[in-house]
Amino acid sequence: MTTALMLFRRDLRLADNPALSSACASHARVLPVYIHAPDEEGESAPGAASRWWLHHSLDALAKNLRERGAGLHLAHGPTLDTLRGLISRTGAEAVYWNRQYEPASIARDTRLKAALQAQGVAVHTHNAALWSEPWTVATQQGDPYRVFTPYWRTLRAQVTAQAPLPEPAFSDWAEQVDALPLAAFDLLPSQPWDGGLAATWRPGEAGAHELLDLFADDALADYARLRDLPARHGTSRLSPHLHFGEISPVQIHYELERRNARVDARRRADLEPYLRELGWREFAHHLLFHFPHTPRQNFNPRFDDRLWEPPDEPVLERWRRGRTGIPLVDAGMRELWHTGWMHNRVRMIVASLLTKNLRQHWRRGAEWFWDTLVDADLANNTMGWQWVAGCGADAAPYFRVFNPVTQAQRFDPEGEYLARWLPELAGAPPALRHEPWKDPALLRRSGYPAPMVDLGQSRKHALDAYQRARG
DNA sequence: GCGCGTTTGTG
DNA sequence: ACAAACGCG
Repeated sequence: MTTALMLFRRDLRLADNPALSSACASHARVLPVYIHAPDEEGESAPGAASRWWLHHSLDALAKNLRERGAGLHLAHGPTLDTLRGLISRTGAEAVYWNRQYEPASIARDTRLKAALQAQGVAVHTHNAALWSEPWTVATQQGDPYRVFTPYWRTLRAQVTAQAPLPEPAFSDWAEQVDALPLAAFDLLPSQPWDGGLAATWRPGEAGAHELLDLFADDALADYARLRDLPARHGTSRLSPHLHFGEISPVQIHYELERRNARVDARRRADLEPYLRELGWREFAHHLLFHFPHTPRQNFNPRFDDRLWEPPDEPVLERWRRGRTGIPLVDAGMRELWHTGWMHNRVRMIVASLLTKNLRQHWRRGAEWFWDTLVDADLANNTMGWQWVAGCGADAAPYFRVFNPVTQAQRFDPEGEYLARWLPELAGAPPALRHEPWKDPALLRRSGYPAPMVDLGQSRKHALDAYQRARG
C-alpha cells in the first residue's frame, strides 16, 4: 500500500486535475492537503476579496471530497515543514502538485522539490492551469513573444479541443491527522463587507460549471457584440474560477466545442473571439514568466516614471470610492467594490482615467485591484495595467486616452449600467446620466459630485508630459 | 526589407 | 487624416 500527498494550491477542483489523477493512478492511498502559507507567495499573496473567495472555494472542495468519502487536510505553513510532518506520519513516498508561474511561487516550489527529493521523496508536478506553459511557446528565434498577435497565432496552431481528465476514483483515501478547521485560516473579513460578493458569486467547481453552462447557452452566440456592453452579462465571468483553478481552459474549450458540434451548422457559435480572450490570459502568464520584474517595473524600460505624479491620497481615494464625478468610472469602481469584479471594458476606462487624466502611477491602481478583485491575478493584473498605462508589452500607444463619456455613450447608450451603480443618477434621463454636470440642479439634488478633472484639459496635459518624457 | 498590428480621440 | 515605434514572420 503506497501513500502519496496531493498538495492543492490554485487548482481547487477534482475533475481535469492532472496531479490528482496521477497521484490516484499510482498510489493506493492519497491524502489531499491544502497548506495556507501566504508569506511564501510574495506579491501574489491574495488580497482581501481573493481571501474571501479562497475560503469559500476551499469549503466547496472539502465538501466535494467529503461526499466522496475523503477529506481535505488543512494546515498552516511553512509548506516544507508541514509536508515533512505529514510524510513522517503517513509514510507517504511521493508528493504531487500542479505548477504555478508567479516568481515567488516558482522559487518556493524549486526549493520544496529539491528538499523533498533530497530526503528520498518523489515529487511529481503537472500543468493544470494553462493550454501551454510559458516556456513552450517561442518565436522562430527561440525568444519569448512580446506582441500578442504573433504569440496567439503560434499558440492557436498548437491548441486543439482535448478531452479533459475525468474525476479520479476515490478509493482508500488516507486518514486525516490533526487537521485545522477552515476558520483557522482567518480568510473572511472581520467587518462584514462581503454581502455583495456572496450575492454575486458561487465559488467552487460547481459554481464554475454553472457559469460555463449559462455562458454557453446564453451569451456565447453573440459574444463578439455583447462582450463590450457592461450592462449585459455578455462575458463568461469565469475569471475568478480560472484564477483559483476551479475550472481549466481545457475543460472550457472542450465543453464549448462539444456543444457547438451538437447544434446544426447555421446556429453554431463562433468560438474564436472567446478563445482569443483565453489566449490573452495565456499571454499574460507567458510575459510574467519571462519578465518577472514587471509587477514592479515598467515592461518598456524606456518608459519614464516621471510621467506620473507622486501618490495623491485624496485623488486616489475619490477614484477608489467611485466619487470622481465621471459616471462610467464611478459606476465601475462601485461595481468593483460591491461585487469584487468589473467588466473588462470598464477596467480599461477607469485605468486610463487614473494613469492618464489623473496622472497617478499604474501601480497604485494595480494595488487597489489586487485587494478588491475576486479574480486578482498577478499575471493578468500586471499586463492589463501596463497595457493601459502605455508602458507594457504590446501596449496601447500612450496617446490613446479613453474618453469615458464617449465610451459610455457608445457601450451603455441607455445608461443602464450607470443607473444600476449610481443611484444618484438613476432617475435622470440617459443623456444626463452620461453628462450629469450639464444639469447643476441634478448634482445639487442628488449629491453626485462634479467631475474632479476636466477631461479635455487633463488629456492634453498627459500627452504633453509624454512628449517631454520622450524628448 | 516590408506589412501588419484588440480594445481611441480630436479636428 | 493623424497622433509612435517596434516586434514578428
